Amino acid sequence: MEKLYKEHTKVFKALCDEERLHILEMLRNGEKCACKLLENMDIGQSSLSYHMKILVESGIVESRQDGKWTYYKISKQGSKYAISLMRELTAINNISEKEN
Amino acid sequence: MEKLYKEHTKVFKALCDEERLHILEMLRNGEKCACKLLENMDIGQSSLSYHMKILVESGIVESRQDGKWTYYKISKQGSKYAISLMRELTAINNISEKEN
DNA sequence: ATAACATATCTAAATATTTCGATATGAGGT
DNA sequence: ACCTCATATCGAAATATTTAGATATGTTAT
Repeated sequence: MEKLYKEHTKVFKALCDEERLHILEMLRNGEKCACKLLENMDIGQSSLSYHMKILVESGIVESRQDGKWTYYKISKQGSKYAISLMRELTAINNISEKEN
Repeated sequence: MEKLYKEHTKVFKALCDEERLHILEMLRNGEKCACKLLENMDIGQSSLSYHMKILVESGIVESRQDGKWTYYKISKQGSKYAISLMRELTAINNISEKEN
């Protein structure tokens, strides 16, 4: 399997869990610290941490440390990349199609 | 968990498996029947069938029966929806951000 | 009707993801 | 230094996804 495929799945894996979509929805309204996110969810602290790691590693979310708090927000650059990746992977290649 | 979340994860689940990204890449060059896809992959027939079901149910791929063959192609409408969903889920809501 | 073929579905096993509780780390406050 | 708080990491269990082989379905050709 081509090496890029695995890299690409990371971006989409970030979005294929219901809890992570919930987190993302909260972050659409601005930067939040982990404790604030946790308040609005029905999961344990370690689970939230696990999800945040996946979101950050996908590039769609970025984190910032401030003392003992970790703040998270949606990354504009990361989202842009995710959107363009989605566009690219589903784009029909008209040149090859003619040769088919 | 909100009902829409599960619906939304379906779209992204389609894209978070390496084999399915490989299939999608082949389909970018035009409609193909299952047997043709299978030729270029290193998986069994039932596994391909499983992946195609997930891709079709996500809306990103559409299928068409022709005699004993099943042809698959990327759905323009489905891809458009997937892209707009990705855009929506990562869009920063500036109105609420001010109120934060 | 039967045989050959393409694909779908079923079942069980293999593998990956997610969850929880316990513990570790690291920052601030006393 | 010690305590407390916020978050991260670890390990095991629970759950979900993926795979392969066997079988079922439906189509075409004889």
